[in-house]
Amino acid sequence: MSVSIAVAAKHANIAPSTVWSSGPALEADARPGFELSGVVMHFAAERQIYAEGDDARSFYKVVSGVVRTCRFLSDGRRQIDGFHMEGDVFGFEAGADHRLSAEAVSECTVIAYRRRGLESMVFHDDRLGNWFFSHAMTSLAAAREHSLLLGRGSAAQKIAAFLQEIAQREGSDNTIELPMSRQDIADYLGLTIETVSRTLSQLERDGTIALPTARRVLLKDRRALRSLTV
Amino acid sequence: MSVSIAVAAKHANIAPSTVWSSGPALEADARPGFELSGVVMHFAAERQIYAEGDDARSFYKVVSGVVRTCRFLSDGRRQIDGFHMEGDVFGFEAGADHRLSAEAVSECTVIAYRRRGLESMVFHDDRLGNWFFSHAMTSLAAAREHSLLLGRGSAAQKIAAFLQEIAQREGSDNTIELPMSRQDIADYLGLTIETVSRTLSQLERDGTIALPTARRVLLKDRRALRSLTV
DNA sequence: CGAATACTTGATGAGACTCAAGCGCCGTGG
DNA sequence: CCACGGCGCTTGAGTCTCATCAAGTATTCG
Repeated sequence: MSVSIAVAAKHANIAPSTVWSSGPALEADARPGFELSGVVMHFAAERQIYAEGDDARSFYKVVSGVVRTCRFLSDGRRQIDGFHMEGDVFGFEAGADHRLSAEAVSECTVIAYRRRGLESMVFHDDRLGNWFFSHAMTSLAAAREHSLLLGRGSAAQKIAAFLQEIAQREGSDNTIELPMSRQDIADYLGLTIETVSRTLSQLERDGTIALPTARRVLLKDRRALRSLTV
Repeated sequence: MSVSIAVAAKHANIAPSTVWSSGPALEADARPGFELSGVVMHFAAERQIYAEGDDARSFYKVVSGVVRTCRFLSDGRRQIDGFHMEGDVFGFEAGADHRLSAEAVSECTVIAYRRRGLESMVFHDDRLGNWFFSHAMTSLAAAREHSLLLGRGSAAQKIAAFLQEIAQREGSDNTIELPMSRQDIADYLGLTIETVSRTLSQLERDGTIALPTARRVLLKDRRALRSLTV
Protein backbone atom coordinates (compact mmCIF):
# COMPACT_ATOMS: atom_id res chain seq x y z
CA MET A 1 0.00 0.00 0.00
CA SER A 2 1.33 3.39 -0.91
CA VAL A 3 0.11 6.58 0.66
CA SER A 4 0.17 10.15 -0.39
CA ILE A 5 -0.76 12.97 1.91
CA ALA A 6 -2.29 16.14 0.71
CA VAL A 7 -0.78 18.95 2.68
CA ALA A 8 -3.31 21.47 3.85
CA ALA A 9 -2.30 25.02 3.18
CA LYS A 10 -1.94 25.78 6.83
CA HIS A 11 1.71 26.59 6.76
CA ALA A 12 0.88 29.84 5.07
CA ASN A 13 1.51 31.67 8.30
CA ILE A 14 5.10 30.68 8.39
CA ALA A 15 6.26 33.24 5.93
CA PRO A 16 4.70 34.84 2.91
CA SER A 17 7.94 34.27 1.12
CA THR A 18 7.86 30.51 1.33
CA VAL A 19 7.70 28.78 -1.98
CA TRP A 20 5.11 26.13 -2.50
CA SER A 21 5.25 22.79 -4.07
CA SER A 22 1.80 21.51 -3.46
CA GLY A 23 2.03 18.98 -6.20
CA PRO A 24 1.79 15.33 -5.35
CA ALA A 25 4.54 12.83 -4.90
CA LEU A 26 7.89 14.46 -4.43
CA GLU A 27 10.94 12.93 -5.92
CA ALA A 28 12.79 10.00 -4.57
CA ASP A 29 16.34 10.73 -3.63
CA ALA A 30 19.07 8.19 -3.15
CA ARG A 31 17.09 6.52 -0.39
CA PRO A 32 13.64 5.16 -0.88
CA GLY A 33 11.95 8.49 -1.52
CA PHE A 34 8.69 9.14 0.16
CA GLU A 35 5.52 9.83 -1.63
CA LEU A 36 4.55 12.74 0.48
CA SER A 37 3.93 16.23 -0.61
CA GLY A 38 5.67 18.96 1.24
CA VAL A 39 6.21 22.68 1.43
CA VAL A 40 9.40 24.24 0.18
CA MET A 41 10.80 26.84 2.52
CA HIS A 42 13.77 29.17 2.44
CA PHE A 43 15.74 30.43 5.37
CA ALA A 44 18.47 33.01 5.63
CA ALA A 45 21.60 32.06 7.52
CA GLU A 46 21.19 31.97 11.29
CA ARG A 47 17.41 31.94 11.07
CA GLN A 48 15.50 29.59 13.30
CA ILE A 49 13.48 26.86 11.61
CA TYR A 50 11.79 25.66 14.75
CA ALA A 51 12.44 25.95 18.45
CA GLU A 52 12.83 23.44 21.21
CA GLY A 53 9.37 22.76 22.57
CA ASP A 54 7.51 23.71 19.39
CA ASP A 55 4.79 21.39 18.21
CA ALA A 56 6.39 18.80 15.98
CA ARG A 57 3.77 19.21 13.30
CA SER A 58 6.30 18.74 10.56
CA PHE A 59 9.62 17.20 9.84
CA TYR A 60 12.02 18.40 7.18
CA LYS A 61 14.38 17.45 4.45
CA VAL A 62 17.32 19.61 3.41
CA VAL A 63 17.31 20.58 -0.25
CA SER A 64 20.31 22.89 -0.15
CA GLY A 65 22.41 24.57 2.49
CA VAL A 66 23.12 23.31 5.96
CA VAL A 67 20.96 23.11 9.06
CA ARG A 68 21.97 22.51 12.66
CA THR A 69 19.84 20.96 15.38
CA CYS A 70 20.76 22.09 18.85
CA ARG A 71 19.74 22.78 22.38
CA PHE A 72 20.32 25.74 24.63
CA LEU A 73 21.48 25.16 28.16
CA SER A 74 20.44 27.10 31.21
CA ASP A 75 23.80 28.83 31.33
CA GLY A 76 23.33 30.10 27.79
CA ARG A 77 25.67 27.65 26.18
CA ARG A 78 24.63 25.64 23.22
CA GLN A 79 25.08 22.01 22.33
CA ILE A 80 24.80 21.19 18.65
CA ASP A 81 23.39 17.75 18.11
CA GLY A 82 24.11 17.51 14.43
CA PHE A 83 24.57 19.20 11.09
CA HIS A 84 22.18 18.32 8.30
CA MET A 85 23.19 18.60 4.68
CA GLU A 86 21.52 18.06 1.34
CA GLY A 87 19.19 15.07 1.44
CA ASP A 88 19.25 14.71 5.21
CA VAL A 89 16.02 14.52 7.15
CA PHE A 90 15.74 16.24 10.50
CA GLY A 91 13.10 17.17 13.02
CA PHE A 92 11.35 13.82 13.04
CA GLU A 93 10.24 13.27 16.62
CA ALA A 94 8.69 10.47 18.62
CA GLY A 95 6.74 12.77 20.90
CA ALA A 96 4.42 15.67 20.34
CA ASP A 97 7.03 18.37 20.22
CA HIS A 98 10.55 19.09 19.10
CA ARG A 99 13.23 18.25 21.60
CA LEU A 100 15.81 20.34 19.81
CA SER A 101 15.85 23.61 17.93
CA ALA A 102 16.75 23.75 14.26
CA GLU A 103 18.54 26.69 12.69
CA ALA A 104 19.95 27.54 9.30
CA VAL A 105 23.74 27.46 9.33
CA SER A 106 23.92 28.91 5.87
CA GLU A 107 21.15 30.17 3.66
CA CYS A 108 19.14 27.07 2.95
CA THR A 109 16.11 25.49 1.39
CA VAL A 110 14.17 22.72 3.06
CA ILE A 111 10.97 20.83 2.45
CA ALA A 112 8.56 20.59 5.34
CA TYR A 113 6.39 17.47 5.49
CA ARG A 114 3.29 17.26 7.58
CA ARG A 115 3.56 14.67 10.25
CA ARG A 116 -0.10 14.33 11.07
CA GLY A 117 -1.26 10.78 10.82
CA LEU A 118 2.15 9.57 9.87
CA GLU A 119 2.56 7.21 12.79
CA SER A 120 -0.50 5.21 11.96
CA MET A 121 0.27 5.35 8.29
CA VAL A 122 3.91 4.43 8.48
CA PHE A 123 3.09 0.95 9.53
CA HIS A 124 0.84 0.28 6.61
CA ASP A 125 3.25 1.19 3.88
CA ASP A 126 6.25 -1.01 3.62
CA ARG A 127 8.56 1.39 1.94
CA LEU A 128 7.56 4.33 4.04
CA GLY A 129 7.74 2.41 7.28
CA ASN A 130 10.98 0.87 6.25
CA TRP A 131 12.42 4.22 5.42
CA PHE A 132 11.48 5.84 8.69
CA PHE A 133 12.55 2.93 10.75
CA SER A 134 15.89 2.80 9.07
CA HIS A 135 16.19 6.54 9.43
CA ALA A 136 15.61 6.23 13.16
CA MET A 137 18.17 3.47 13.48
CA THR A 138 20.73 5.36 11.45
CA SER A 139 20.22 8.46 13.57
CA LEU A 140 20.61 6.31 16.62
CA ALA A 141 23.93 4.95 15.41
CA ALA A 142 25.08 8.47 14.62
CA ALA A 143 24.05 9.72 18.04
CA ARG A 144 25.98 6.93 19.70
CA GLU A 145 29.03 7.68 17.62
CA HIS A 146 28.76 11.27 18.69
CA SER A 147 28.48 10.26 22.33
CA LEU A 148 31.59 8.20 22.00
CA LEU A 149 33.47 11.14 20.60
CA LEU A 150 32.22 13.56 23.22
CA GLY A 151 32.82 11.27 26.15
CA ARG A 152 36.35 10.32 25.40
CA GLY A 153 38.62 12.01 22.96
CA SER A 154 40.97 14.93 23.34
CA ALA A 155 40.44 18.14 21.42
CA ALA A 156 42.68 16.82 18.63
CA GLN A 157 40.71 13.59 18.38
CA LYS A 158 37.44 15.46 18.22
CA ILE A 159 38.65 17.81 15.52
CA ALA A 160 40.16 14.98 13.52
CA ALA A 161 36.94 12.98 13.69
CA PHE A 162 34.94 16.03 12.77
CA LEU A 163 37.03 16.78 9.70
CA GLN A 164 36.75 13.22 8.52
CA GLU A 165 33.02 13.23 9.05
CA ILE A 166 32.60 16.38 7.00
CA ALA A 167 34.95 15.14 4.32
CA GLN A 168 32.94 11.98 3.97
CA ARG A 169 29.64 13.80 3.80
CA GLU A 170 30.92 16.26 1.25
CA GLY A 171 32.35 13.37 -0.72
CA SER A 172 35.31 15.60 -1.22
CA ASP A 173 38.76 14.94 -2.58
CA ASN A 174 40.76 16.22 0.37
CA THR A 175 39.31 19.70 0.21
CA ILE A 176 36.66 20.64 2.70
CA GLU A 177 34.48 23.69 2.65
CA LEU A 178 33.30 24.28 6.17
CA PRO A 179 29.81 25.71 6.05
CA MET A 180 29.79 26.47 9.75
CA SER A 181 31.61 28.86 12.04
CA ARG A 182 34.23 27.99 14.62
CA GLN A 183 31.58 28.56 17.25
CA ASP A 184 29.35 25.96 15.60
CA ILE A 185 32.20 23.47 15.53
CA ALA A 186 32.97 24.18 19.16
CA ASP A 187 29.36 23.67 20.20
CA TYR A 188 29.20 20.46 18.23
CA LEU A 189 32.33 18.99 19.78
CA GLY A 190 31.91 20.30 23.30
CA LEU A 191 34.93 22.59 23.07
CA THR A 192 35.50 26.32 23.08
CA ILE A 193 36.06 28.38 20.01
CA GLU A 194 39.64 29.06 21.08
CA THR A 195 40.45 25.40 21.47
CA VAL A 196 39.01 24.64 18.04
CA SER A 197 41.12 27.36 16.52
CA ARG A 198 44.27 26.35 18.35
CA THR A 199 43.83 22.70 17.48
CA LEU A 200 43.33 23.45 13.79
CA SER A 201 46.44 25.62 13.85
CA GLN A 202 48.39 22.85 15.51
CA LEU A 203 47.25 20.33 12.89
CA GLU A 204 48.40 22.75 10.22
CA ARG A 205 51.79 23.16 11.90
CA ASP A 206 52.07 19.36 11.99
CA GLY A 207 51.46 19.24 8.25
CA THR A 208 48.31 17.17 8.70
CA ILE A 209 46.07 19.78 7.15
CA ALA A 210 46.36 23.16 5.47
CA LEU A 211 44.09 26.15 5.97
CA PRO A 212 44.15 28.31 2.85
CA THR A 213 41.27 30.26 4.32
CA ALA A 214 39.50 29.89 7.63
CA ARG A 215 36.62 28.01 6.06
CA ARG A 216 38.63 25.86 3.68
CA VAL A 217 40.55 22.85 4.91
CA LEU A 218 42.95 20.72 2.92
CA LEU A 219 43.48 17.23 4.23
CA LYS A 220 47.16 16.74 3.51
CA ASP A 221 47.74 13.60 5.53
CA ARG A 222 44.62 11.53 5.95
CA ARG A 223 46.58 8.73 7.48
CA ALA A 224 47.77 10.98 10.29
CA LEU A 225 44.25 12.25 10.69
CA ARG A 226 42.89 8.74 10.90
CA SER A 227 45.50 7.73 13.41
CA LEU A 228 44.10 10.36 15.76
CA THR A 229 40.68 8.81 15.65
CA VAL A 230 39.50 6.72 18.53
CA MET B 1 -2.47 -8.60 11.39
CA SER B 2 -0.63 -10.13 14.26
CA VAL B 3 2.37 -12.35 13.91
CA SER B 4 3.96 -14.92 16.11
CA ILE B 5 7.35 -16.37 15.40
CA ALA B 6 8.38 -19.79 16.43
CA VAL B 7 11.96 -19.63 17.57
CA ALA B 8 14.09 -22.46 16.42
CA ALA B 9 16.27 -23.97 19.11
CA LYS B 10 19.46 -22.88 17.46
CA HIS B 11 20.94 -20.96 20.30
CA ALA B 12 22.22 -24.13 21.83
CA ASN B 13 25.75 -23.26 20.88
CA ILE B 14 25.86 -20.17 23.06
CA ALA B 15 26.78 -21.86 26.32
CA PRO B 16 26.06 -25.19 27.88
CA SER B 17 25.39 -23.43 31.16
CA THR B 18 22.61 -21.22 29.89
CA VAL B 19 19.18 -22.04 31.20
CA TRP B 20 16.52 -22.69 28.68
CA SER B 21 12.92 -21.82 28.41
CA SER B 22 11.96 -23.13 25.04
CA GLY B 23 8.30 -22.62 25.75
CA PRO B 24 6.20 -20.63 23.34
CA ALA B 25 4.95 -17.04 23.37
CA LEU B 26 6.37 -15.03 26.22
CA GLU B 27 4.38 -12.53 28.18
CA ALA B 28 3.62 -8.96 27.36
CA ASP B 29 5.02 -6.43 29.76
CA ALA B 30 3.83 -2.92 30.43
CA ARG B 31 4.43 -1.86 26.84
CA PRO B 32 2.65 -3.46 23.97
CA GLY B 33 4.16 -6.85 24.58
CA PHE B 34 5.36 -8.74 21.61
CA GLU B 35 4.03 -12.05 20.64
CA LEU B 36 7.39 -13.52 20.04
CA SER B 37 8.83 -16.51 21.69
CA GLY B 38 12.26 -16.17 23.15
CA VAL B 39 14.94 -18.00 25.01
CA VAL B 40 15.62 -17.30 28.65
CA MET B 41 19.29 -16.97 29.46
CA HIS B 42 21.25 -16.40 32.64
CA PHE B 43 24.55 -14.64 32.96
CA ALA B 44 26.89 -14.27 35.87
CA ALA B 45 28.13 -10.79 36.70
CA GLU B 46 30.73 -9.47 34.27
CA ARG B 47 29.93 -12.10 31.67
CA GLN B 48 29.68 -11.03 28.08
CA ILE B 49 26.30 -11.43 26.40
CA TYR B 50 27.51 -10.54 22.96
CA ALA B 51 30.51 -8.75 21.52
CA GLU B 52 30.90 -5.81 19.20
CA GLY B 53 30.88 -7.20 15.68
CA ASP B 54 28.92 -10.32 16.50
CA ASP B 55 26.08 -11.25 14.23
CA ALA B 56 22.98 -9.51 15.48
CA ARG B 57 20.90 -12.65 15.26
CA SER B 58 18.97 -11.77 18.37
CA PHE B 59 17.95 -8.88 20.51
CA TYR B 60 17.20 -9.08 24.21
CA LYS B 61 14.96 -8.04 27.01
CA VAL B 62 16.12 -7.79 30.60
CA VAL B 63 14.11 -9.89 33.02
CA SER B 64 16.21 -9.23 36.09
CA GLY B 65 19.58 -7.75 36.87
CA VAL B 66 21.38 -5.06 34.92
CA VAL B 67 23.16 -5.11 31.58
CA ARG B 68 25.53 -2.59 30.08
CA THR B 69 26.14 -1.96 26.41
CA CYS B 70 29.56 -0.59 25.63
CA ARG B 71 32.40 -0.22 23.25
CA PHE B 72 36.11 -0.70 23.66
CA LEU B 73 38.48 1.90 22.30
CA SER B 74 41.81 1.28 20.69
CA ASP B 75 43.60 2.53 23.78
CA GLY B 76 41.83 -0.04 25.93
CA ARG B 77 39.40 2.36 27.49
CA ARG B 78 35.72 1.66 27.51
CA GLN B 79 32.72 3.82 26.79
CA ILE B 80 29.46 2.61 28.27
CA ASP B 81 26.55 3.54 26.09
CA GLY B 82 23.82 2.65 28.53
CA PHE B 83 22.61 0.54 31.41
CA HIS B 84 19.60 -1.69 30.85
CA MET B 85 17.32 -2.67 33.68
CA GLU B 86 14.26 -4.84 34.10
CA GLY B 87 11.96 -4.57 31.10
CA ASP B 88 14.47 -2.74 28.91
CA VAL B 89 15.23 -4.02 25.45
CA PHE B 90 18.77 -3.87 24.14
CA GLY B 91 20.81 -5.19 21.25
CA PHE B 92 18.31 -4.32 18.57
CA GLU B 93 20.36 -3.27 15.54
CA ALA B 94 19.67 -1.82 12.14
CA GLY B 95 22.56 -3.59 10.48
CA ALA B 96 23.72 -7.16 10.32
CA ASP B 97 25.85 -7.08 13.44
CA HIS B 98 26.10 -5.59 16.88
CA ARG B 99 27.78 -2.22 17.08
CA LEU B 100 28.27 -2.49 20.80
CA SER B 101 29.11 -5.22 23.25
CA ALA B 102 26.69 -6.21 25.97
CA GLU B 103 27.79 -7.45 29.37
CA ALA B 104 26.12 -8.42 32.61
CA VAL B 105 26.70 -5.79 35.28
CA SER B 106 25.18 -7.98 37.93
CA GLU B 107 23.98 -11.53 37.69
CA CYS B 108 21.08 -11.28 35.32
CA THR B 109 18.39 -13.00 33.35
CA VAL B 110 17.45 -11.95 29.85
CA ILE B 111 15.23 -13.22 27.08
CA ALA B 112 16.79 -13.53 23.66
CA TYR B 113 14.47 -13.03 20.69
CA ARG B 114 15.34 -14.14 17.22
CA ARG B 115 15.60 -11.26 14.84
CA ARG B 116 15.39 -13.21 11.61
CA GLY B 117 12.65 -11.95 9.39
CA LEU B 118 11.69 -9.27 11.82
CA GLU B 119 12.34 -6.35 9.50
CA SER B 120 9.92 -7.53 6.89
CA MET B 121 7.44 -8.56 9.49
CA VAL B 122 7.55 -5.48 11.63
CA PHE B 123 5.86 -3.45 8.98
CA HIS B 124 2.90 -5.74 8.70
CA ASP B 125 1.94 -5.87 12.30
CA ASP B 126 0.74 -2.61 13.74
CA ARG B 127 1.52 -3.23 17.34
CA LEU B 128 4.84 -4.83 16.69
CA GLY B 129 5.93 -2.19 14.24
CA ASN B 130 4.70 0.51 16.51
CA TRP B 131 6.59 -0.90 19.41
CA PHE B 132 9.88 -1.18 17.60
CA PHE B 133 9.59 2.18 16.03
CA SER B 134 8.84 3.82 19.31
CA HIS B 135 11.66 1.88 20.89
CA ALA B 136 14.05 3.22 18.29
CA MET B 137 12.87 6.78 18.80
CA THR B 138 13.07 6.49 22.56
CA SER B 139 16.59 5.13 22.33
CA LEU B 140 17.44 7.99 20.05
CA ALA B 141 16.17 10.56 22.52
CA ALA B 142 18.13 8.85 25.28
CA ALA B 143 21.30 8.84 23.19
CA ARG B 144 20.93 12.54 22.51
CA GLU B 145 20.39 13.26 26.15
CA HIS B 146 23.53 11.34 26.90
CA SER B 147 25.45 13.29 24.27
CA LEU B 148 24.32 16.51 25.83
CA LEU B 149 25.56 15.41 29.19
CA LEU B 150 28.89 14.20 27.90
CA GLY B 151 29.56 17.22 25.75
CA ARG B 152 28.96 19.87 28.33
CA GLY B 153 28.70 19.36 32.00
CA SER B 154 31.30 19.28 34.73
CA ALA B 155 31.98 16.17 36.75
CA ALA B 156 29.44 17.32 39.33
CA GLN B 157 26.77 17.88 36.70
CA LYS B 158 27.38 14.47 35.21
CA ILE B 159 27.18 12.72 38.54
CA ALA B 160 24.07 14.65 39.53
CA ALA B 161 22.35 13.78 36.27
CA PHE B 162 23.39 10.18 36.62
CA LEU B 163 22.00 9.86 40.13
CA GLN B 164 18.71 11.37 39.06
CA GLU B 165 18.51 9.07 36.08
CA ILE B 166 19.05 6.01 38.24
CA ALA B 167 16.64 7.25 40.88
CA GLN B 168 13.95 7.69 38.26
CA ARG B 169 14.52 4.28 36.77
CA GLU B 170 14.50 2.58 40.13
CA GLY B 171 11.38 4.51 41.01
CA SER B 172 12.95 4.93 44.39
CA ASP B 173 12.10 7.09 47.32
CA ASN B 174 15.41 8.88 47.71
CA THR B 175 17.38 5.70 48.21
CA ILE B 176 19.37 4.37 45.32
CA GLU B 177 21.02 1.02 45.07
CA LEU B 178 23.79 1.31 42.54
CA PRO B 179 24.09 -1.97 40.70
CA MET B 180 27.30 -0.93 38.99
CA SER B 181 30.84 -0.23 40.05
CA ARG B 182 32.57 3.13 40.14
CA GLN B 183 34.44 2.09 37.03
CA ASP B 184 31.14 1.50 35.25
CA ILE B 185 29.89 4.92 36.27
CA ALA B 186 33.15 6.50 35.15
CA ASP B 187 32.99 4.82 31.76
CA TYR B 188 29.38 5.87 31.36
CA LEU B 189 30.05 9.51 32.15
CA GLY B 190 33.42 9.88 30.49
CA LEU B 191 35.24 10.41 33.76
CA THR B 192 37.83 8.51 35.76
CA ILE B 193 37.05 6.34 38.69
CA GLU B 194 38.86 8.75 40.99
CA THR B 195 36.84 11.72 39.83
CA VAL B 196 33.61 9.79 40.34
CA SER B 197 34.64 8.92 43.85
CA ARG B 198 35.80 12.42 44.71
CA THR B 199 32.67 14.01 43.29
CA LEU B 200 30.41 11.69 45.26
CA SER B 201 32.39 12.47 48.41
CA GLN B 202 32.07 16.18 47.72
CA LEU B 203 28.31 15.88 47.27
CA GLU B 204 28.15 14.08 50.57
CA ARG B 205 30.21 16.79 52.29
CA ASP B 206 27.79 19.35 50.82
CA GLY B 207 24.90 17.47 52.38
CA THR B 208 23.33 16.81 48.99
CA ILE B 209 23.58 13.07 49.32
CA ALA B 210 24.64 10.48 51.87
CA LEU B 211 26.62 7.34 51.23
CA PRO B 212 25.79 4.76 53.91
CA THR B 213 27.70 2.23 51.83
CA ALA B 214 29.57 2.61 48.59
CA ARG B 215 26.71 1.20 46.57
CA ARG B 216 23.87 2.89 48.42
CA VAL B 217 23.09 6.55 47.85
CA LEU B 218 20.61 8.64 49.78
CA LEU B 219 19.34 11.69 47.96
CA LYS B 220 19.09 14.17 50.81
CA ASP B 221 18.55 17.31 48.79
CA ARG B 222 16.98 16.66 45.44
CA ARG B 223 16.55 20.34 44.83
CA ALA B 224 20.27 20.92 45.10
CA LEU B 225 20.86 17.92 42.88
CA ARG B 226 18.45 19.23 40.30
CA SER B 227 20.03 22.65 40.38
CA LEU B 228 23.26 21.06 39.21
CA THR B 229 21.59 19.65 36.15
CA VAL B 230 22.04 21.36 32.85
C1' DC C 1 42.59 -14.43 59.14
C1' DG C 2 44.69 -13.14 54.94
C1' DA C 3 44.37 -11.77 50.26
C1' DA C 4 42.01 -9.81 46.63
C1' DT C 5 39.04 -6.35 45.16
C1' DA C 6 36.69 -2.00 45.41
C1' DC C 7 36.71 2.36 46.87
C1' DT C 8 38.71 6.73 48.81
C1' DT C 9 42.08 10.25 49.33
C1' DG C 10 46.28 12.93 48.31
C1' DA C 11 49.86 15.21 45.35
C1' DT C 12 51.07 16.62 40.95
C1' DG C 13 50.66 17.81 36.12
C1' DA C 14 48.52 18.25 31.51
C1' DG C 15 44.95 19.92 28.80
C1' DA C 16 41.25 22.84 28.11
C1' DC C 17 38.83 27.08 29.65
C1' DT C 18 38.83 32.08 30.58
C1' DC C 19 40.14 36.55 29.82
C1' DA C 20 42.43 39.66 26.82
C1' DA C 21 44.71 41.29 22.77
C1' DG C 22 45.83 41.21 18.14
C1' DC C 23 45.12 40.10 13.22
C1' DG C 24 42.73 39.86 8.75
C1' DC C 25 38.99 40.16 5.84
C1' DC C 26 35.00 42.86 4.09
C1' DG C 27 31.69 46.05 3.45
C1' DT C 28 30.65 50.97 4.19
C1' DG C 29 31.31 55.55 3.81
C1' DG C 30 34.12 59.46 3.28
C1' DC D 1 41.20 55.10 -3.14
C1' DC D 2 41.79 54.66 1.60
C1' DA D 3 40.07 55.09 6.45
C1' DC D 4 37.09 53.01 9.56
C1' DG D 5 34.49 49.60 12.03
C1' DG D 6 32.64 45.22 12.59
C1' DC D 7 33.09 40.52 12.76
C1' DG D 8 35.24 36.14 12.75
C1' DC D 9 39.31 34.03 13.69
C1' DT D 10 43.89 33.50 15.93
C1' DT D 11 47.16 33.85 19.57
C1' DG D 12 48.89 34.59 24.28
C1' DA D 13 48.97 34.35 29.53
C1' DG D 14 47.05 32.68 33.59
C1' DT D 15 43.81 29.60 35.97
C1' DC D 16 41.14 25.64 36.97
C1' DT D 17 39.33 21.20 36.39
C1' DC D 18 40.10 16.69 35.83
C1' DA D 19 43.52 12.84 34.72
C1' DT D 20 47.41 10.52 36.39
C1' DC D 21 50.27 8.41 39.69
C1' DA D 22 50.50 6.71 44.26
C1' DA D 23 49.06 5.35 48.77
C1' DG D 24 45.88 4.18 52.04
C1' DT D 25 41.26 2.25 53.81
C1' DA D 26 37.26 -0.74 53.59
C1' DT D 27 34.87 -4.71 52.18
C1' DT D 28 34.30 -9.20 50.40
C1' DC D 29 35.55 -13.85 49.89
C1' DG D 30 38.16 -17.89 50.24
